[in-house]
Amino acid sequence: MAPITDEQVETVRALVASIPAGRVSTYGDIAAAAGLSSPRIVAWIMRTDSSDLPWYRVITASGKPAPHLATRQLENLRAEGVLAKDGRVDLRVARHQF
DNA sequence: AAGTTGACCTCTC
DNA sequence: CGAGAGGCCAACT
Repeated sequence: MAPITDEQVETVRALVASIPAGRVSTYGDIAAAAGLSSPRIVAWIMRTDSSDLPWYRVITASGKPAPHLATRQLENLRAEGVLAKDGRVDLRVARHQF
């Protein structure tokens, strides 16, 4: 196995931190941008290594975050100006491109 | 030490 | 367009 280096995790954090307000990103994109082999690692990072970073700006490819957090995330995103339709964020406009 | 879990993504039926 | 299965990596029990 290839243990994830701090650099990878740090890159993920940097990417999330560099996401401007009113914009979101998907796990897959972050994982790819961080150079991770699998998007699951990004999800794992949020679960285990929760930081002060705005994880709520990170959503799934479906345009919706986790079920339990979805309500909170969408509310926060809506407050930042993200246009969410029926609980779904418009990735075509809100998706932050690196 | 092995098996299960976790906030996933993509392909196929 | 909706549902199901597979694959991926690491941490936790």
